[in-house]
Amino acid sequence: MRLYNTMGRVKQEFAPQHGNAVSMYVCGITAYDYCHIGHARSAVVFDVLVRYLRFKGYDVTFVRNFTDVDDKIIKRANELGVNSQEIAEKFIGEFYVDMDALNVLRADVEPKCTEHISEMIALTQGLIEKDHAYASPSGDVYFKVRSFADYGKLSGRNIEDLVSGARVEPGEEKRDPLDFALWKAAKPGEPSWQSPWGLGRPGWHLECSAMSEKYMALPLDIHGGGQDLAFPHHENEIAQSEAATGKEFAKFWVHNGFVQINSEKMSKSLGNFFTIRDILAKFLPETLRYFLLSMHYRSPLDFSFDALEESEKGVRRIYAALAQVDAALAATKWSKTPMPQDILDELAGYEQGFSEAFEDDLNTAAALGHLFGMVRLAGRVLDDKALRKAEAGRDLLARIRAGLAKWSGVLGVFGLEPELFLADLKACRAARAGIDAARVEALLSDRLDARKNKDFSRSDAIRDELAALRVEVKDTPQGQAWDVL
RNA sequence: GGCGGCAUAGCCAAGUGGUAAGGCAGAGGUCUGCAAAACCUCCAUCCUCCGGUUCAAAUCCGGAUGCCGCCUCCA
Repeated sequence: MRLYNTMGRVKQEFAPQHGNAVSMYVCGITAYDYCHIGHARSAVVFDVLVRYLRFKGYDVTFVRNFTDVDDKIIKRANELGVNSQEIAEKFIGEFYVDMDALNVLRADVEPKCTEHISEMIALTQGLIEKDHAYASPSGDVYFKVRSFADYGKLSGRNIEDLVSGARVEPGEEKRDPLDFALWKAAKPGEPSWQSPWGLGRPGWHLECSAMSEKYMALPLDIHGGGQDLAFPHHENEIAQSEAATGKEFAKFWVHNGFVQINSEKMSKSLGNFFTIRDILAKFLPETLRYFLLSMHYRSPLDFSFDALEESEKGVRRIYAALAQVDAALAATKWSKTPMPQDILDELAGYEQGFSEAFEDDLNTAAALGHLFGMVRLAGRVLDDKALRKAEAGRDLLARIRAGLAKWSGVLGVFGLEPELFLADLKACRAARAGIDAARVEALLSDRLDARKNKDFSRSDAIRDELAALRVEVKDTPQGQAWDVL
């Protein structure tokens, strides 16, 4: 497959360095709060990438870390009057709740910063020995940015560009404003570990270098994360790892685009902030996952509840079609009507298009377009009285169904039992609309009586009444059904 | 100020040289007591603007305008 590599900013053919094995590291969360929709996007994007690589037959080792000691965690812990480890553990637990809901698979290794302190100390010592780092009088250790000639190669910046933006915070003892902390001397009340430089804790950038190298050989095949991590986090990881080992750090750098609100970055300070839970309180997890996959992973994605409703309609349409396909496939008698070649050709085109979209930089948006083509085709066969009852029609529907089953394992959506999903969706939408199901059932019962008596004006009046409640009645061969308008 | 990205129909969106996927909304039709769902048909001669390269550009180059991100914690 072709993957966009931030290093060099080009799409390149992806191939593992060693046979079938793929090593992939993605920067995980800092566990100090509930995950927001941006975390959801990153998690889903890399989840689909891992699933797709495995689908292609690669033996993927996927490592995703947890940052469980950090300024923000300590701050939160102090606010709540508990220790930082409790905060981290709580929000790691909440992370799993959200990720399980979104059908994001666990990584193979999920290392925590606090469990790899000795590795980080060793890495820091190595950097000091190679004169890429130095300890300050009070026990901080800083990386000498100017000692690493390639600094800036990922983000496309040169040292001089960075000088104006660099600053030294009060209390820091940098020899050069560009330098960044590998190790921070302990302040009173902070979690700390013994080190050659006294009590302290690791800097954020250091963890990923130490933990990725522990679990996988360098260079990594793929290193991923959100776009904002490219600088300085990933740039610093490169500097640390390459300066320490002399090896290239990663072959492919993959960065997902941001979630925005009204074309602006979502952030707490702007107050335009949605957690995964805010959304799952109103929408099903598959709706959110589908929404996240309906745009290319590198594009900025504008979130709104209106856009989510649109995605919900798309998901519903696919599942509704699957439910109809399943119902048709339950038949037992089949005729010999042949399938027109053009339908077969069209399906083959969608199948191929779907695969090609994934091959081209994980283009899930384009792939979903082909999926709708397949669903339309299924509808065409189902609508054709002869084809619907023909062996050829059955075979075609079964082929579409099997294809979807296969791909749902990669997308992580459309894998549920259609009728169950549709029932959940209906309940979800009814709850959102504040519909009183008991009252609806009573009205439907009255309407059924009216219809039995061919009192269509009464029947239609009840339908209007239901419509006012945002309920839409459908008369199906199986009787009345309703949905949220 | 430095670095980078984006600009496609009413809305969302795919598309990096060969003549505009898909979704939502909308219009007409089939079906229906009427509807709904489903299916069929229609819905951008054109891709922010101005130049240029080419037989050929939404796609490449130059410029303009607008929006956004990073440079500070951040998915």
